[in-house]
Amino acid sequence: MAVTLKEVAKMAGVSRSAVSRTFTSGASVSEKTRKKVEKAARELGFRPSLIARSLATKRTKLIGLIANNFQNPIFLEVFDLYTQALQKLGLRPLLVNLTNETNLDQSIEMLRQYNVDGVIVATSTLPPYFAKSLKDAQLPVVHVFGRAGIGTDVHVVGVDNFSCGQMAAETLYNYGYRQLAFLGGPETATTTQDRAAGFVKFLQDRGIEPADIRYASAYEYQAGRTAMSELLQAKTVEAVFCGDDLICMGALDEARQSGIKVPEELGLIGFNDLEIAQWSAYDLTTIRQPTRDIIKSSIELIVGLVDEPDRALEARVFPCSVVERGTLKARSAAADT
Amino acid sequence: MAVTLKEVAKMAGVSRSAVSRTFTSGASVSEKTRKKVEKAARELGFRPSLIARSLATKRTKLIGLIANNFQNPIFLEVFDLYTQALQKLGLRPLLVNLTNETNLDQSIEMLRQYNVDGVIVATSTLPPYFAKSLKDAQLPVVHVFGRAGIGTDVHVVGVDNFSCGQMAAETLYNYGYRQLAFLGGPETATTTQDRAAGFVKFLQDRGIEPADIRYASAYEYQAGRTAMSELLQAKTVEAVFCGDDLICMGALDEARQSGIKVPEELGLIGFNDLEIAQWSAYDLTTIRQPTRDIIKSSIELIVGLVDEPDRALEARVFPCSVVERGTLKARSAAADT
DNA sequence: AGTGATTTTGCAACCGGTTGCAAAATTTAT
DNA sequence: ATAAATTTTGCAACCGGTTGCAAAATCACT
Repeated sequence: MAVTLKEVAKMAGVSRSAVSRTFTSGASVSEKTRKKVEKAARELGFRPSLIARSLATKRTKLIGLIANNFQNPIFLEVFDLYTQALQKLGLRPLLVNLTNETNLDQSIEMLRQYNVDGVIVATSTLPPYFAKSLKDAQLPVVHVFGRAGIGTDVHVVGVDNFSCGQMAAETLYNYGYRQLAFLGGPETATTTQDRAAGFVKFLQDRGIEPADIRYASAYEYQAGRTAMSELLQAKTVEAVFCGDDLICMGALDEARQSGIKVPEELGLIGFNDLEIAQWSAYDLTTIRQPTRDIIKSSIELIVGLVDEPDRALEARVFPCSVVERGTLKARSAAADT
Repeated sequence: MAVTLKEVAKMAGVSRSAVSRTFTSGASVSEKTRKKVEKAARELGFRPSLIARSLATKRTKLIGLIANNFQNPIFLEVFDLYTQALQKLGLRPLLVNLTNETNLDQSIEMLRQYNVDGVIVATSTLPPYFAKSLKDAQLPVVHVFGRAGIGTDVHVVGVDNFSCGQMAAETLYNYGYRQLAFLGGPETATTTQDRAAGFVKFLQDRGIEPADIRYASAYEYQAGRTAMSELLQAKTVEAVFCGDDLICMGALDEARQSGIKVPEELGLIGFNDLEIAQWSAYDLTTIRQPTRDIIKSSIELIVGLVDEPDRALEARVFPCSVVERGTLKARSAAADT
């Protein structure tokens, strides 16, 4: 069916090894045989089988890409960046959907069976069992968008969510808001916990108690709406830091439908800077993480780990920034410093 | 490193074939040896290498999943459904990003080298060159969301975009709108062409000339805004059929910012029923395609094709439906029939 | 127990590449 | 021209499974 080494070798009048060598970078072949082989290969339409090569070299050029959130558009961007960047390096992403925990074992099994060279986990929280299994399988792992901290046993590339929380609080504070609430994603997510902690810390350092700390059931629009609705009934606040833009948009729509004007009567700041955030219907002030840089770095890291699995554990932390748009407004009673 | 057949065989005191057979469904092994082998395998933590198996069986269980649009959230849903459904069948998606045409050849190369069992192309338009290359490589191909029609040489699963265009026109017509415009995606996309044609046909059958036919430069929000802005300057229309929800949301925001009230002064109908379409800031009336069914069917088809590559060419067409929300309003001068 | 039919088993070749090693060919130095 | 050093080449084993085939084992039946 497909053209193999042997046929090319026969046609070029050389040994199989010679053919193999012309297609392996760094192998020694004379210019003369290389030419012959390339000619034969071209005429026969030969392409070396990656499967066979993988078997022999024990490298598959496959990178497992694990995600468990297919609701948030940010992941579409993530997939876009990963596929493109990996492609450029001659690598391929093997996409694993970890939405149902039921297939967790099955997924790990698969990753091992396919002999992926490395695994990139793009979930806000890394299930410990998952981490352990990958460790046991001796697979290089990079947790992207994860929590960098002590006690972790995988490499992490992401942002410091604690600082992000502080940054959000600081932004609101500088605008003059004083009655502040945090409206995060699920409380179990370490990202949420860290953002909340940073947010609270900043305020308490200034002697302010947060007016409300609340968690949406998911990083989703509807969850944001529901949580916001509850928040509005329970407390009166001047501004809310939402742990994700989707939640923030839900909160914004909920506020609007309750007749609350944003930013006149309520300030909102989101997280992630989704593309939608800049749509004029929302025009969200938000905190953005440098997704592109994070992903680029995570790929460099995983590629490095493939060749050097025992590298020292590393946490690569990138800075976030505030994107100012239309959901915050300076308070008349603004105080500075 | 990893545990292999040989070691399990040794431990269980049987031949390698016996071990292989216990892990191959449909092979004949006695209950006794199966037990022995399974015990040994369990103790050693053996998992058969899919790479080696692929080499021998010439089946990789890898399905190429080709996409070229990582801007539209609909594809996140598509990826979600595909990964889950494929996983359930023990298959894996190998995601290929065809955004830059530059790497088209490279991508095909990859698909062939990885020996994917089949390819699912999820792009609105199938580049002919791409189709031909896959054909040449003898790879089973299913074009999902593609155009079902004569002259195609690949299997297609999707909707009848011509009917969808008619359906959109009919919906607007029944609401009493008479000055109608079409605002599609790029004119080169066959989906756009078909929707436009259906739209125009319905109107002309009733003696109505469409007020405007216009194409956004991409299936994106900003493109929608820009195109809508131009449309508003050029014509006065009562309602617009947008070839995609993203475009429709751009159009809606553009109209609003121009001080035009929707639906009071302008009717809008979109396409795709993105999750965002139901957000209260948009509340789009739109046409939805049964994505879930389409994807399910496309997987069944590709799986069938793997075993039976010469199946008769098939087009599976699913019906669309109108999702009524808030961007259309019955005209006072409504005429029926 | 003996015969034939059926199932289970191991051997060995194969899938399509890679690679260490020694022989052959080429280059360089004398 | 010859010897030494260097490069290129082919052989053969290997990566970790599968599978056709014939021998061995088991089963069914007189």
